[in-house]
Amino acid sequence: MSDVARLAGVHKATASRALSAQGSSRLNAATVRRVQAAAKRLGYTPNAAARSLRTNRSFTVGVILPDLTNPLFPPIVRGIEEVLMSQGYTALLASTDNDAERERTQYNALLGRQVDGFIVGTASRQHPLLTQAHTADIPIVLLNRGTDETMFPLVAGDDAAGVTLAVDHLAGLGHRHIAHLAGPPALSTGVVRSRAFRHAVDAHGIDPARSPVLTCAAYSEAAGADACAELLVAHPGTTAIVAGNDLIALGALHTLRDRGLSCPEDVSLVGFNDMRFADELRPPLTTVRVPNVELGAEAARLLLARLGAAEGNAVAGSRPVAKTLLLPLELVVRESTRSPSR
Amino acid sequence: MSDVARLAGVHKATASRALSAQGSSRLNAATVRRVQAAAKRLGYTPNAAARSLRTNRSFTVGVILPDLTNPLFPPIVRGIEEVLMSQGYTALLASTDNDAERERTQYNALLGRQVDGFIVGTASRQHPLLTQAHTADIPIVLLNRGTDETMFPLVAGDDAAGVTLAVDHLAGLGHRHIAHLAGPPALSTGVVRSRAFRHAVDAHGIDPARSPVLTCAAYSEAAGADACAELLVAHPGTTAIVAGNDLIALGALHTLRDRGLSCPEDVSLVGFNDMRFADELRPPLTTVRVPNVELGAEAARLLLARLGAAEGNAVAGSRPVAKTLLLPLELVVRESTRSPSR
DNA sequence: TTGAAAGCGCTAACAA
DNA sequence: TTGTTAGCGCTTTCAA
Repeated sequence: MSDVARLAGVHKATASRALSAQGSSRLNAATVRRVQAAAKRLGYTPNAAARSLRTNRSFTVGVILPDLTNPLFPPIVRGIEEVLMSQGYTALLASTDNDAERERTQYNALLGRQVDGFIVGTASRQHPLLTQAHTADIPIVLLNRGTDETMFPLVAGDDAAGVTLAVDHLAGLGHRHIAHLAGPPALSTGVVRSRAFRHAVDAHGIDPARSPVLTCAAYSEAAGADACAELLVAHPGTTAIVAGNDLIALGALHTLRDRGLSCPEDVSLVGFNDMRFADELRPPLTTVRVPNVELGAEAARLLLARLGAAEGNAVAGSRPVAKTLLLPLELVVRESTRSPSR
Repeated sequence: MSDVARLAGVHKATASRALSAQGSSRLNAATVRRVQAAAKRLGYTPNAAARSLRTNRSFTVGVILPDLTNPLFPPIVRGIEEVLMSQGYTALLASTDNDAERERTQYNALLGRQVDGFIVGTASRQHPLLTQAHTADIPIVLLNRGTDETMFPLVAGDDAAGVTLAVDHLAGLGHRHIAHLAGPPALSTGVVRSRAFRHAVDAHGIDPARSPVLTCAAYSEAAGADACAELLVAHPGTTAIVAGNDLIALGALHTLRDRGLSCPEDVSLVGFNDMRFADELRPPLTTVRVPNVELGAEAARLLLARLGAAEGNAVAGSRPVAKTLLLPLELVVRESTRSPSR
């Protein structure tokens, strides 16, 4: 930067101003042009560490996700990055593999790197780390999953409506034995979806004894397979399944196949998320589509708004109200659902 | 840090030493313990920006990938992060969406954030940005794809051997009309794989007129579908296809299905990479497995070695030789290949 | 073994 | 409109 200033024949403070949007407006246009030309000629790249040290802002956002290998997340990341980048921010990604300790490590590492805020997709209903972050007044936006106590804004799909869509579809097809393979009860999505399932199934006057809810240990293929195996033993008359998400549905598909049952002839199956490749499975999965890119984008916008407020545009001491933003979902009917044959 | 020093009753320089591995060895053990206790009590997190400013090292590595939504990459990222994290490094991810301008923007943003080096998975054979980086002596390790001119170390699968495995498998099944849907010729993987295909097919004495190579515009489903459509017109007698990667294979699968051809009854198909869900497709895809996690881990190790050398362990002025590390591949036979029926 | 002091590159308050 | 100056939090040389 000193070099740039020297080449342009100005003081380095002036060069600094010329290179920043708000500073350049208070400068002579000719000076600005001269400095910018010099910067370009020297291939000047500002030192983010120095800027961050001085301004106490890094223009970096930490993004904490449970598992990057779940195809659900890459589109979310894309949405986040699009919005962030457009405002000069960068995302620092961390994948926790559903490990609380790993999460804490990553969180601290990110804090040490002076991220300005977080987008957190790993929230469980009781989440000590988030409680602590809330106390420390760290700017955070939750994605997909919320905490029991509303501490931070949450952007998620309208899961209850989504599950209702799924149940309505199945009931409309004539199913009266519908089971739910629910996500973990420690996660808000697990309880929201299973509660909505209960409600929807009741609304159709389906016998509760014939609409069991089985809990999966995780949103994973393996957990879905296990829960489905249990289900087939306890409720052999089941003709349709609403899975907690697509990975659980995939696991269920495996179990069905292993047991010699075919989908949709013997059992209909609905997933959740419409992750990439859901349409390529055997059979192509009927599922609830979540607008993932938009989800990520909204979360980023909310966080940016919060950060902008922190810049001094808000009344001092006021903390923004934690809103919940629910995005509309739609059912995508493919080949894993049909009318019951028995 | 001043607070920590005060609480421990030492000068902040001493606190700094106590908190660093190499500094603490030159200190009184009791002092070190006192400082560490104080740091813990205050929940001290070092300011990475300040450290980076002072040391000119960020312990951050930029990872530039073509497309995070390709399931090939998340496992690679995991491998990279595992190794990096174990050495106190963090990865900064950038997804370019195969856009050269986006790549340059991201590269510069990363440079501005003082990354210590890059792992680049987007190399094309002629790559101005990489040439420039080479001139600037930026530590870089290439992943998967190399440049024509060897400038940087490369970690990749042994593609030639992999393609040979695929062709041998098909020839062994009795196929004599084998086509290759090649990746873009601007990428090293495109030419390496198609060259290996040519060679392998020749080795089996297959008529070159019956073993055409068609070029895909990208490693994508859409490009694979297009190339396959062309193939079916120009070479209707084809009984087997070796796809440039799994996404191309998936596109080909769509085209075959659209044309009323079934796989493997009418046409056998082999993919490349064994990306997640390759085993869930219709039919489950026979493909060449690349050890992705290991690939990422090796790239990270190579870069770390280079960075370590930059710390002053190497002879001044010497630049490490750019090695190429090829990882062994294996063929995974599933249901998309069988003996030809015609 | 520890303290003092300088300075990494930048921005912002203050002066001119 | 531009220059001067101080200092963000840390590490490291030099001195004690």
